[in-house]
Amino acid sequence: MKFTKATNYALHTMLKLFEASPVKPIGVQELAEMQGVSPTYLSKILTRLVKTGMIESVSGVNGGYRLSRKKEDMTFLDIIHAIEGTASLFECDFFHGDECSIQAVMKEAEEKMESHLKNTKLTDLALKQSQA
Amino acid sequence: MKFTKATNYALHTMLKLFEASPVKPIGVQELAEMQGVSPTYLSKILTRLVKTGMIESVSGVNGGYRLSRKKEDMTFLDIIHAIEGTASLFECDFFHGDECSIQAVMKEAEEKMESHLKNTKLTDLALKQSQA
DNA sequence: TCATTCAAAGATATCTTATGTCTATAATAT
DNA sequence: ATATTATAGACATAAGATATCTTTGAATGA
Ligand code: SF4
Ligand code: SF4
Repeated sequence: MKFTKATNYALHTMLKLFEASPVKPIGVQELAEMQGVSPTYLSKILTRLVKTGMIESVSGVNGGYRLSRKKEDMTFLDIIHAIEGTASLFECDFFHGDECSIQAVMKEAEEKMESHLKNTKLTDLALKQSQA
Repeated sequence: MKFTKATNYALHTMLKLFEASPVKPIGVQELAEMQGVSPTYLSKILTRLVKTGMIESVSGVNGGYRLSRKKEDMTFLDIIHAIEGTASLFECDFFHGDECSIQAVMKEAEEKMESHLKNTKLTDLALKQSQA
């Protein structure tokens, strides 16, 4: 029960892209070096972000990744869901009726976490850093 | 990023023990059958609950497990921590200074979830079921 | 005392997931 | 054309989850 390293990579990359130029893409080479991870692996992770429309990829010379221009309001939850999937943290093999109270408690707890992640956007983070 | 099955087993066992007699222990055989899991494996899980003092084990004939009498206020978080450990869900290989905003957001989110799990006790759950 | 019934603990096995690497392919700028 | 870059898929390795088996030790009750 831990967040994946892939999520960590995704978050750091997103923050970097957010702070960088919105037009000139950054190569995966640079992004990977920054985080001490192999470019091919990071690329694999970023592809998932591309598929969910959070970032854009540019092939060819001077290519790389940049934020998707359409979405200014990307939340932590968006990023995490793109990497970890959207399945519930507490899945039962069998579902034993509607009024299962154990499941109810667990899902409520999960929702508390998700709610906070949904309410925190990359923008908030950048703001926080400029204050410090 | 999912809760372990062991956590599921632990929660169900705790609820069962909570509803059962506080003196007469229930054998792991019965508890395991109830959940469709092997007795030896469940035993291994329950041992962790014993070590944290949440339940008591009784060896010998008519032995088994029963709730610890000392703790009437066991929370979901207690149980989960006993099984999954208490480490943060978002661990970085290296810690990059105090004012890391990414980590701050993640830990805050985690705390929201933990807070809810800490505020929900087995008692609450039993109450809920008697109402239904 | 002694056999029976249990949990505890350790060694081992299997399966799944995470974490990558390698190679081939497609797209793009110069 | 050629160099550069992302994409995709196959493959490899390591770690963790999920057990099983066997031995040990504790408690009971006959
Ligand atoms: S938590 Fe509820 S639905 Fe899930 S296995 Fe337990 S009883 Fe069934
Ligand atoms: S989240 Fe913060 S502490 Fe963790 S790796 Fe990133 S910068 Fe470092």
